[in-house]
Amino acid sequence: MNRTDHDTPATILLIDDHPLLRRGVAQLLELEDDLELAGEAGEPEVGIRLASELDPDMILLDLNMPGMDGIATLKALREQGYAGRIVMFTVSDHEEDVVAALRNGADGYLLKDMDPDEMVRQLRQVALGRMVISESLTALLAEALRSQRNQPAAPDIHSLTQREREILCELAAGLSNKLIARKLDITEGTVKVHVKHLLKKLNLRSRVEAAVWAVQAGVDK
Amino acid sequence: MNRTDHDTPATILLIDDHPLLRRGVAQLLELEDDLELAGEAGEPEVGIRLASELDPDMILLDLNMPGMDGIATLKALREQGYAGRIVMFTVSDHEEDVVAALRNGADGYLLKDMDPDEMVRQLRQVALGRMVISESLTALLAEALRSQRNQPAAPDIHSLTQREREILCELAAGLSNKLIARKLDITEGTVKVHVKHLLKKLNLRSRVEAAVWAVQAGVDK
DNA sequence: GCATCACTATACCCTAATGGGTAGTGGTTG
DNA sequence: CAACCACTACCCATTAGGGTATAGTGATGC
Repeated sequence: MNRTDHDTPATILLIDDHPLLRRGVAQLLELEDDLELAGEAGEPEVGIRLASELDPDMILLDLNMPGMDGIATLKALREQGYAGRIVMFTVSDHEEDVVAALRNGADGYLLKDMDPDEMVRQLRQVALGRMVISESLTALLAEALRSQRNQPAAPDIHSLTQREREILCELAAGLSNKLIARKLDITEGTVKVHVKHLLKKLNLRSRVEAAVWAVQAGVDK
Repeated sequence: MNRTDHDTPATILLIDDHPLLRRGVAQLLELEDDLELAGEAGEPEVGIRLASELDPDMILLDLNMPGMDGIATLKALREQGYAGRIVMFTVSDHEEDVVAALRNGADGYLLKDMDPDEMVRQLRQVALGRMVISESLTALLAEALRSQRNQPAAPDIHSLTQREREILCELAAGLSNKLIARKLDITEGTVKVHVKHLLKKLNLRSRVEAAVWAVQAGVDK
């Protein structure tokens, strides 16, 4: 499986919903002998399929995509048995995103605003099996590790089920249990159960805290 | 000033902090005879300088940039006397961003995830003096215009007394009446009264709505 | 095939928190 | 003095949150 030797270039699969950015990356990689763009995908689902078909050495994965988000895609890829390098490639420098990516088996986290030459350099490092993280994120990461000690249960969207996320969204819109129930066409009691569960999972003590957290974390998607 | 005739291509200045995306756009425009990339800038300040130096027919302007943000750059360009077309080019489909851009004199609002061919088509429309907006945003825009009419009583912090604002801040932090009372050293009953009053003044129906509104309006300062 | 687990949904019970109403006190200010 | 604000008190109906229990479904594992 070691394709990072001298004569064969490292194959790369790019999963990103921005066609223009894909062009930019494609053009960048064309100039490099040792890096080869093996495939592109504009949707996570297509990317996951291509990953098993092409079995690339590494995958560049956008974090912010419509529908299935980057973390979910990352999980799906690993669950599918993909063992190559996965590098998150995104604009988000939010601590939660970085931490969530690394926790879920990402081998790198590069920001889209980085210099192309620097990016090529970083991708070579990845091909060699090293972990890469955009320089501007290292401080943030250190912070995350520090706070990890003091806060063993950091709220994380990804610990919630789909239904719980739905409830959280409505809750963050200011709706009461009764209104949420009516909107989702379930009983109020059921809504209460979901609220109870998500509060426990997020380690919060009231719907107000949950709403505030959701709004600040941008869980309105 | 009319450079949109048949023989001379429309000149474009691209202001975006993502080098890779700039490459993608550059490559895309190279293929078109009637569109010419006159210059690129990775920072808003450089872009503003280039705008006056090159006086391009249109400017593609990223909304999310470090330091000076896109709206501020847009304002600066107009204040500087730039009279060409300015098209916001961004990933953000937030209503406020779109509205703010258009209010401040943008001639278009395109999303970065659009199809390259579609993008070229749109840019040609801009060169012809038309206003372009990504299709997926039209519904959102209609919504914005509608809500503008139907909300004669927009919640306003300034109708609140100092004390009520204090209470609102604590409420927006997720605190219960009891905790707010303890923190401000007053009885829970008093807190209830203040909450009651501020809900009435803001025309909201629950503390959750108030908390969400406060967070979104940035009343934590 | 069967056991198990996670998720969703429902029901019932109970306590605490919330929102609204009325009413009163003391202080400040126009 | 009247108007407003901050504060307190009491009552009442609704809402919210937690506990326990039951049940159907779909996915996973042996």
